[in-house]
Amino acid sequence: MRTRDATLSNIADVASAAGVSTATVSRVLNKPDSVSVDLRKSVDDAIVRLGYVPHAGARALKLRRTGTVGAIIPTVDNAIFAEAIEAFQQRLSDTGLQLLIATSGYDVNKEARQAMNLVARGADGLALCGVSQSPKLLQSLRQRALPIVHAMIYPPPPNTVCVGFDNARAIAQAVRYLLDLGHRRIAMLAGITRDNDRATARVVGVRQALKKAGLGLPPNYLVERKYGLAHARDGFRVLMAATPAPTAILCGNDVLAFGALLEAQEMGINVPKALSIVGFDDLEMARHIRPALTTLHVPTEQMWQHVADRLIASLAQLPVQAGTEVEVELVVRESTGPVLRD
Amino acid sequence: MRTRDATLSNIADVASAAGVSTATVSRVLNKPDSVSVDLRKSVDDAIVRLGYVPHAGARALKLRRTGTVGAIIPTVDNAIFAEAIEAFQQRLSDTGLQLLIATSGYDVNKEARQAMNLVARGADGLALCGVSQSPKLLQSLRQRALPIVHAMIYPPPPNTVCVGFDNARAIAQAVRYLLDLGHRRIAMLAGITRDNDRATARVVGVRQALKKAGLGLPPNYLVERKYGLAHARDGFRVLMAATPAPTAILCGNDVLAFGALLEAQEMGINVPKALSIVGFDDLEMARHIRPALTTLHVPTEQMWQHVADRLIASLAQLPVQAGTEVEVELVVRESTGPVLRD
DNA sequence: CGCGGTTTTGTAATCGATTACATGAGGTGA
DNA sequence: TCACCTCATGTAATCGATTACAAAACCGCG
Repeated sequence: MRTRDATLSNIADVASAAGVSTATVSRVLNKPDSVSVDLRKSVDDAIVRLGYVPHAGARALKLRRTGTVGAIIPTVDNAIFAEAIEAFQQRLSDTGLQLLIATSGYDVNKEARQAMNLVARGADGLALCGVSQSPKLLQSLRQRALPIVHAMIYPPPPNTVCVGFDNARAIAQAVRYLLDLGHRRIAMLAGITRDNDRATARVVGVRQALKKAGLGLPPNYLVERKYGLAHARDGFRVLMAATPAPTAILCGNDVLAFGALLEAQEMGINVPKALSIVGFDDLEMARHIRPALTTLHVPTEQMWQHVADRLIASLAQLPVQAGTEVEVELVVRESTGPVLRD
Repeated sequence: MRTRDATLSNIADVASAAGVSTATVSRVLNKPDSVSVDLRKSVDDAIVRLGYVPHAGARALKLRRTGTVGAIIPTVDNAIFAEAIEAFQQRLSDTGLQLLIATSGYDVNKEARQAMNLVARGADGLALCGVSQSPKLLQSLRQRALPIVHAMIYPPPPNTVCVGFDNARAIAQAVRYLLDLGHRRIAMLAGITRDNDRATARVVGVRQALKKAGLGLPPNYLVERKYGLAHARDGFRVLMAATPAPTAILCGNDVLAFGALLEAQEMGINVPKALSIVGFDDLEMARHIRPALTTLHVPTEQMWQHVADRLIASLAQLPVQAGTEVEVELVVRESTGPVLRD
């Protein structure tokens, strides 16, 4: 019986197969120009013949770096993060960096565990969402002087590198827009705010903007729901059961808005005539669904490219500015309109 | 200026801080019961004090395994794979395994590179989508005797472990259903078939089922489009421009079907009265969109749990059956109906 | 107190790749 | 021909964690 190990070859095997030293094999792999053409050829042959693949662990051990960066996102099961990963990975791979992804499930403790896991695996840098990580984690990371970039948030707290936008200010645009349309009964279908500074800031932003107009966000005008169409529809029904019913609903993200839109359709509520709905994120579906969703456009691709660029710069020991702001703009489509006079 | 390395501690640092040998530290980490209570305590203290994190690369080097499995998916920017990853990762983490994800962008060469990358990083096993990998890659993997499970496909080719379903047979159900409703002008909006055995099998399945009914799939009744609503709408318009126009359209996946549904709405085509549309995957949106989408339900979560289970079994050197089939069922909703007599 | 047995702890070799340094081959000019 | 320089190649130490084996500590009992 052949054992598994019997089929694995290392650099010494390649070296003896090619009749050279391990140093030469290593050089062929890492700086081919420093090896004569014929030796290089026979080494390359041996590599192919033996199916040699360098052991990344051994390499990491010697080099003290891995060419890998980690990203911790809440979940991949959410279009906005899927887009994010795609853009982030793309940009990293342009520089020959590999991405390790881990998910936190919106749980700070799991986030901390996963982050340390990536660190143990040798991530040379880390991208995190928001800044509400566990203090212990942040301290550990600081202790190791590991390059960190926080995405989706701005402005940065002290000693922190952030790429993102001010969630409160962003959503305030939407509130002002609704106020200008004459809406006064404005409710919010928020994402879960616990352990999530972005969702929290969006609620705060709505509250502040309403307050400036002399309005409030009473408890029956605020509902939190998990990401997902069924949850969103449920939350929407709860909000619409308030008396008086709202004439406009701000949603913490586009998926909640889609659910609201679909449930409104089901309940025979005319959007935008009887009710205005605003989303946040501007997913692809937003411009395709009917009525097309008025929403806050987040430049996800651009933002995550910046995150990648900041990390790449940190890894190269270049100075990195603490904050990079990207612009979030209101995109008015068909799901919002003037308030109906009753 | 403090250097980065100065802050990193290794097992020897912990050992001397705790006044024990490195062996004892290692034992505290790996089999705590074999160490006396007081030593264990002082080692744990030292670990916390120094912020020690074991070097996974060094560990992998010695142990010749990493507790990591890799998955290569075409893209994460596609709800079906997002769900897949979520389920897969969940099941793996129950066994203490970590998931490494890489994406191929539906390109066999990139897939091969990414796979070898994961192998180099020490993946103990690999999950791949479909069986149309590059022969070179499959040979390399076989040479290393690395546990591999192919997902989303069935039956398995020789010497291959698969978990999935027969794509051709699955979609044939939908064809028969449309035929039973009286449809004869049946078209297909397929995903890109190049390098994608699942997409290809779905087209083949449609063709075969139509042939059995004495029908064909003429060139102007078959359009391939990339994943994405805009692409889907475009493909839909092309299909509907055929003369005579189809009375039913089978879509290679749900996103294509959503695009078709939305474009039909835009064009004022009544679904299902004037046109029936069928999807494939049964994404969450399928049951929420109006008209709700008739589609083939794929038990993604269950399938990927099986993939994880097969891999876990392989890693434990247990015998693994070559094939595991999951059931794909037609879910009839509102987007299909009897053909309109004209 | 000392013997045999059990449990806890330490010593040192090992995994695979990299690279500083040593060595050797080849070329050039006097 | 020899001294010297350059460039290609080899030798061997190193990174950090694990573990076989050795050594030591401890226990109970005669």
